[in-house]
Amino acid sequence: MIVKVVLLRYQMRMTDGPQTPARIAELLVHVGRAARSEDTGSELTAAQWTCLRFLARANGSTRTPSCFASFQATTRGTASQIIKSLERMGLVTGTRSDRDRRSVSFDLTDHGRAMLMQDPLRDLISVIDGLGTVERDRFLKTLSHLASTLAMHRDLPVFGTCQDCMHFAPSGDTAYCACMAEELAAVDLPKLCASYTPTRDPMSQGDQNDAD
Amino acid sequence: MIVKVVLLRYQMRMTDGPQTPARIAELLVHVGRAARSEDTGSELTAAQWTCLRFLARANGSTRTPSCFASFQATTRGTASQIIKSLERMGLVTGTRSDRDRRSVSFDLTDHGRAMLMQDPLRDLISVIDGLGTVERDRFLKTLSHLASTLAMHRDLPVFGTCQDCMHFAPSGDTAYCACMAEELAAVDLPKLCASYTPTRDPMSQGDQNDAD
DNA sequence: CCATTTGATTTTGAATCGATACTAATTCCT
DNA sequence: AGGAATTAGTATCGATTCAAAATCAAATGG
Repeated sequence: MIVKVVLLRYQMRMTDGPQTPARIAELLVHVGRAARSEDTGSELTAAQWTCLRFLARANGSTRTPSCFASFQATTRGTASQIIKSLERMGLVTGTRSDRDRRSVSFDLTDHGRAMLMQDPLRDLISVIDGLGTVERDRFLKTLSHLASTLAMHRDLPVFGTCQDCMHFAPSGDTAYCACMAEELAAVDLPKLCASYTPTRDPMSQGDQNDAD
Repeated sequence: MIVKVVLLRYQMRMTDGPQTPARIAELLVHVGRAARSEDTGSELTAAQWTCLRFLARANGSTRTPSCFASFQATTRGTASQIIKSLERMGLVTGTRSDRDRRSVSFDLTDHGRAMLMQDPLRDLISVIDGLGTVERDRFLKTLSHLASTLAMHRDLPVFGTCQDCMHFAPSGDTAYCACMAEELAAVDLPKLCASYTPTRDPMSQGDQNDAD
């Protein structure tokens, strides 16, 4: 029996007391949890979806089991299993790196890209897409602040994009990554990189100013 | 090996293209996931923490296995197991309802309340607490909009507080719930209720106006 | 050249969660 | 009132998933 009701409002009018932050936090994890689950027969598990998304968004040297493990804050063994399950389904294929013969980089197949079109996160994405640009930017700013501060507290690794990285040096058409010591393809610029290093201190005023 | 880096910024400067909503959604689930995990020896599992929080926040007739099941979008059997595990640890105690001898309402023990003080969500809560009130209110507004819209798409049940419910009728010192047909204790007003029904249409301008 | 570190994988075990079935209490219907 | 149908809760079983530990291969460093 599913009670179909509509508006969720975790109390916002009367009490502005100290439990409001707790409500916000609970609501955040609730939404995060709800967004990943799927009512109509799930094709993949939550971990598999997350892995598929990660492999789609990370650059060449980051699409590895190890990097996914640290991204998910799990063990390499578990990461390896998840990736292998995706490989068995024909959603990703691995190729060994020439630079380091141990490491394997996984790419999405056409089948994998097609599967990503049915990502259960699609619902949440479309709702976010419906927000106004101002509201969306504000939301992203606050959310990324929460993410970075929380990651700092927990000593969690952080993945950012090459174009925001300290090692990033644009050079004409392509760009150079001082960390990997190699040229970056244009397609990799907006992708996640494990060796990402922020350009500024997170707690500085940088987060507060650049949208005004 | 944990890479301790600090600022997470899922690309916000250059590309304002259509993949930004996707990044926001991913970041949201990422934060939700990170907030629940615990680095230093976890005492409870994520599901148990969620259950403990739920039982702490829900009103008398809502602190039941069935209600928690629909809150978590899981089966009653699983909900029953989770609650029972908490009961074994002495964190909650159940009492049968007089009104309906089948239903059991679970309350937190002192031990349970003490445990809640170590909720891994505490880190996220403290970060949210550090936000300015304006930013926090805006964030909550957007987040609850996302939650309600998503719940509507997915036909998920929604839990709201008595004081925001359509059945709510304040009467002097106490209040009356037209749905349960009984008086509400003051302590229950800000609590979650399974029979919550919104007073207004979610898509109306109500969400946009009352904070200006 | 050998020790150490790192990347990936396999195996094993524990634990969680869901499906199913069952009991007890309530409600509805004739 | 009596009986069917529904609902709350629980128990059992099985599949699945994830983490811990061990292993192998490649790279790094002294």
